[in-house]
Amino acid sequence: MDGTGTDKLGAPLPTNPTISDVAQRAGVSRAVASRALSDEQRPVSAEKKARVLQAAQELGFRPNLLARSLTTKSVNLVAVVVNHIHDLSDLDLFDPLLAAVQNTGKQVIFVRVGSSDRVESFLRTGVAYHVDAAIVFSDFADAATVRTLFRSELVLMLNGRHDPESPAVIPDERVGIAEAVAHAAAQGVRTAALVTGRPTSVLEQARIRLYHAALAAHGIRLTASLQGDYSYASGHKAGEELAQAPRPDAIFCTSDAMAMGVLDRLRGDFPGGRATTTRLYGFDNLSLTDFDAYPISSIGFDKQAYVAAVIAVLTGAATGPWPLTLPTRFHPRLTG
Amino acid sequence: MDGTGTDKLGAPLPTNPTISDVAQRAGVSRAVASRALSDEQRPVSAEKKARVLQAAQELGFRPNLLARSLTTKSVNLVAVVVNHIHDLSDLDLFDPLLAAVQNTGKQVIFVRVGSSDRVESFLRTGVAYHVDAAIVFSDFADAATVRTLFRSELVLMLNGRHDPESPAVIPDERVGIAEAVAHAAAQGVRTAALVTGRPTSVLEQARIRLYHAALAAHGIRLTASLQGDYSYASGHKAGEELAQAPRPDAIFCTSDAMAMGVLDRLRGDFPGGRATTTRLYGFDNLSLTDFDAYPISSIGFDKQAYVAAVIAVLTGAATGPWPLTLPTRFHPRLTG
DNA sequence: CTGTTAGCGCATTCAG
DNA sequence: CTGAATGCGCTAACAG
Repeated sequence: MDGTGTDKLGAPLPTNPTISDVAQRAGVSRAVASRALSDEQRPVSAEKKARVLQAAQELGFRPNLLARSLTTKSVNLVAVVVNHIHDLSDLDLFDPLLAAVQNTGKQVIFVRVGSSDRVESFLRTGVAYHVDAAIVFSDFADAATVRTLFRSELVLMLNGRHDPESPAVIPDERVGIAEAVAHAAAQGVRTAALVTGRPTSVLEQARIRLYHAALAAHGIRLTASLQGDYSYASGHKAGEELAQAPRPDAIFCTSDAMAMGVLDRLRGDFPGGRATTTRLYGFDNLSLTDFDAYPISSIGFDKQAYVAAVIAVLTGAATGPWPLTLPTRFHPRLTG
Repeated sequence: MDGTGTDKLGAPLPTNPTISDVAQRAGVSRAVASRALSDEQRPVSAEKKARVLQAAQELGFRPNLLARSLTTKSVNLVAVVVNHIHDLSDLDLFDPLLAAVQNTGKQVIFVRVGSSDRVESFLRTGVAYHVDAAIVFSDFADAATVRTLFRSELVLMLNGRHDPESPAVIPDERVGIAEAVAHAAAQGVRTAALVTGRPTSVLEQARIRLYHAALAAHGIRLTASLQGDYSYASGHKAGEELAQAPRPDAIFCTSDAMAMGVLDRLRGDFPGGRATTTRLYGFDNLSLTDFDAYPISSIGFDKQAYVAAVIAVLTGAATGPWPLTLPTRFHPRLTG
């Protein structure tokens, strides 16, 4: 107890008070102080509890939750594992997620995996691996591997690489895609191009299959299939290629950012954002599609519901069977 | 050591091996195991070190860095304190920051303060308060308060509310604003409107003063001053108001998002994004301004340099005097 | 170079 | 209801 400072009576005040300091000041044992300071109801006399609380207050005591975790086996920390956080869709998701997790009394440690090949390097700094739970957006590993990495029972897979044992939440994109394609068909669309993202993602693969099935069901012919990486730039590039050939009646993109790139490259087809010849469909239902310049018809799920589902898993309110699925709907805008 | 599983020889394998398990398996003491597993060079015989490393490998041992921190007093954790992460500018900043911090071998706890009045609620969950350092973007508190909250010596203030004691990095917006206003003046701009963000931020107040000074220096008359909250929606609203009155020659916004809102509302003035009568200037130099639809002239600093400065402070490479300042430059685009 | 001991801050036995 | 003792996983200080 390294004192720097004194209280009103001149007694030394430790700068980093521990529960021992509090106990001493309150004239009780450490155990009593611990019980008094506990969130739960523990046997302490009202009088001593008051003394302890006051002492803690005066000392500015803040329990070292890391030390506490040694005995309780719970750190009140959850890891959020992401590839990166620079997609436009991340803004709509991570902020409410962060708020919701913190509301449960836990804090979030953000683990950015980056390119999957560097995973090894961050394996060494193991702080994250003793968290209470891991929420995995990154598709760097499958459920079994992630479970091994995080010695936690609670590994929540959101990347589609779950197995029957692992809690998982995934959007059910069937309805949304079916609605979008049906909408296109109703507008007389007969040919379409598909602009996709990284093919290594299992979620993306499923999405592509759903598009193929829906297009086939409506007799829409797929004239081109271009691969991007979800980014605006890759959408712009896809638009460039599409501009070379006869335009399809509709362009479906598996991200809104790519649709924005396509839209900008093919502006002539969308005067004022409104579709004339070619119809444009995005994916994610970004809040950015409410901006006037990018009124892109899109497919998306309810972010609040998604976050709520994640929290439910985290708190044990949801118990499977896994995966939990979340309905995805079509949201028409000017381009489609 | 709760065994579930066996190794090749049938010996029980603990699921959550501690250093004791490793030591036992290697046939050495805990201290030797600890030294062998240490990152630094500690006295261990080569032979025993090899045995320990192999045992650790076989057991899948991962040190509990939280327990380690109890004695080393260093958790390898830094807290990043933000109001929220839903501004477009956040995407450009937090991802490289996260990557850079992790590169130093530390992990990041993201603390979202939200509206400042809820600070009390998250005060209780004290996990974050025993971190090695705190990087404070949120303007929820001044340097002295933050220092008290985080018992850390290392509180890096990025919100402008620093004091001489606290390490701080802030953009020097003087040059960028001067350049932008000079650019406008050179185009014959004589009247201007200013669209600002939250006036409670000291950085914002300084920014507004700089605009006033620069405008006055060039004899540009300020015809309107509107207050937004940095968001697209608030910019749209400001554009609405500006549409009611005779247009000023130029509109300066203290965020690109607001400029995007203004631009969309006043599209007629910017056919194809190019300025005709009114010139538009944003702030932040968002990567989004490289999208065709929002070619907004903007003011910003080098994000890489900013992150580098933050890391320099964190690692002790930068030692003051504080604050460190970062030059901000004007980046002309179609609107200005 | 090695092993033993002590202690980080805390919660939890277990006797009183 | 209380307090002394024990241990969580690990490393630092010490003696061999």
